[in-house]
Amino acid sequence: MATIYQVSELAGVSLATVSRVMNNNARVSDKTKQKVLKAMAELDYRPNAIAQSLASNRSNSVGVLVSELHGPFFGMMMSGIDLELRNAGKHAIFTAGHSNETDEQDAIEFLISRNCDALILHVEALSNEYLIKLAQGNVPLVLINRYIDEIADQCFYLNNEDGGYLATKAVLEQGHRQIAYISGPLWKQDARDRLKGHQKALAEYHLNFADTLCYEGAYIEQSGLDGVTEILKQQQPFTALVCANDEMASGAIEMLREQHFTIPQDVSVVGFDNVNFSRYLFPKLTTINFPIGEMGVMAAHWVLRHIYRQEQYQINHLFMPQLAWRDSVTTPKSNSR
Amino acid sequence: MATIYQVSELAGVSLATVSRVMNNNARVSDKTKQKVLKAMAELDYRPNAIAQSLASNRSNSVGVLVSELHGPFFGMMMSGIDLELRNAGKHAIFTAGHSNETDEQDAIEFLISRNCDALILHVEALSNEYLIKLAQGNVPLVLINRYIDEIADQCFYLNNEDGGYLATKAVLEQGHRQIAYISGPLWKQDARDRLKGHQKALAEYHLNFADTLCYEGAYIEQSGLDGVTEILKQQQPFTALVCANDEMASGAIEMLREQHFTIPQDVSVVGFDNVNFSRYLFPKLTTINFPIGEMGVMAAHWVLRHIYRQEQYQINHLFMPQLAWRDSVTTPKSNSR
DNA sequence: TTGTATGCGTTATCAC
DNA sequence: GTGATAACGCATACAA
Repeated sequence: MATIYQVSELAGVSLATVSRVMNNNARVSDKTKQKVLKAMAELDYRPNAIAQSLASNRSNSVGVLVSELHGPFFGMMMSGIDLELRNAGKHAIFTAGHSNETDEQDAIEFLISRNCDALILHVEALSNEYLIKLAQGNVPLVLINRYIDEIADQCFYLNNEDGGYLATKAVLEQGHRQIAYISGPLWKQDARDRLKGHQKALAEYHLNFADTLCYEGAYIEQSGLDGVTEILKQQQPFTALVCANDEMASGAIEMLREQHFTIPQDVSVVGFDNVNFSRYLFPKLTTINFPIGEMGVMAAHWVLRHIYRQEQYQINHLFMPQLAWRDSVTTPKSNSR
Repeated sequence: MATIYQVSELAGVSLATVSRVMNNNARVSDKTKQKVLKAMAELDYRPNAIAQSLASNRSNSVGVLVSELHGPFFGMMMSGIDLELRNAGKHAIFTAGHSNETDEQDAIEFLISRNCDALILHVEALSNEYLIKLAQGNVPLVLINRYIDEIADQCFYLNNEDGGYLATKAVLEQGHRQIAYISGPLWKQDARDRLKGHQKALAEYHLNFADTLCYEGAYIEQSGLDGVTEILKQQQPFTALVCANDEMASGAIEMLREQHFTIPQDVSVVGFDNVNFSRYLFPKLTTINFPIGEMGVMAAHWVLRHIYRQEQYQINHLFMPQLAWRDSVTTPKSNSR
């Protein structure tokens, strides 16, 4: 692999000059510029990004932490970030935090040790305190799907309460009045917010929230199966089921079908997130769209604007959920119009 | 950020000694070692991976190229690689090639410029010649889902012909004799191999392969819809449909249902790949398992063994497809036993 | 066992 | 406009 030194030798100029034409930041006469470019081409020269980074203290790369490298959710996020950064001549370095504190912390340290110019983090386990302290350090960061008051300008988040509200309202408007709910784990803020939105929608229709029609799951498919089983045990009839994410909705549909309910004729089902597979479900799942890809794009824009000084990007922090109408919701039998 | 120099100062030793305790490769007296460790802790010292890489010409990171950062297929691959490397104290750097030559080449150059110790590539557009030439360069590489004779020892691949054979045999064994096939794009080797396996299975049952029952798709869902439409036009009856991947199978099921066929009673359907969503389909899709996660793991093992000299790993290059029995296949009506 | 000195491939600050 | 030369933070051959 050719170095800048060999290029300078072949071109008959100094290191500094070669560096100048590479970075195109200082004035170089057209003649020497051509000589250098020719030498670079001849030697098939590629700058060593590591050395550049060490010398300039900038790496042109931004570190990204997601919970998992697989899964439709993070896939969209990574793709969005990658696309935007690449278009701007920057690069993303992805790591996984696996929703646990140790891995998340390790991943962040790795990213920092690689001289990332900025960090885009989707963290679940790390505390607010840790993140606030980190944000005060040398490396700029933004948070996706998390809101921390102290660093609000670096947060990108969804209005989960609105989402929960929209989901439940969708079935209310179809005439449903007996509505079951499978929640996410309530230690998570987004699960609490979604539930709150659900309750708000019920209240608007003067309906009471019934504990017997609510199950706290873990955002995994099995919770859908368990939730339906548990709720059915209560012997309290319901014509619609709202789930706090699509995985649980999928499990719920499976169990409902097993119990000889037809979807949506016997029970309407709504999910949340609009992950990739939701349109493969049968019936195609009505759900709430979580614009995670756009949030990734926006986080990338923030970095481009604030770190790489590309002022053309407009930033907004709050994202709105939207209902994705598909086939898993209809009017209740007893109340069809 | 503290440097090795400040640590050496605080500990009252030389740079070299600090470096030694970090790398744990030369003998250091326990006493000085403790002093150094204490100083490191006190300064909250983190080694600068960039500087390490420049000085040692090793980065402890391996570059990974996938076609897309999203999608269930590559997600599993990335996760597998990440897990194995992380366990060994190495790291993966992921980039996307988007199935086109320019992006794939750019991505590879990026990875090389980052001093990756090795490359794990899932390429689609780059030519054999390019890859062979690349393999002769300084940075070791392995190929996933591709076989090139000249560098066979660096290739990890599935027996696609066997897979195609298994898929078709599955319906043959159920008694089907009129079998339609939706192929992948035949310029791709794997699509050709899968078709070949299909034909082999037919031949074993003394059945002729009929062009009228075969459609060449593009490995996308729409091809499933189009394929079914096209084949139905031929007015040639069939009781089973084998698709060269799951996306197309999903599209096919959708169109079949739209045309009032019940799956699997009227038409049995088989997919290929066993991507994540195949078990969310209704009915749950019978398909051929493509062990992409394991292939990623194996590629990581190859790198660990050959580049990082961890001899404990056993390597094998050829992966066998397996039938994943689910609900989309049954015996044909006309021939139920 | 420990320290000194040099180099890794750049960038950047000086001079000229 | 161009060329020396000193960083950047660390690894390592060689001395001691």
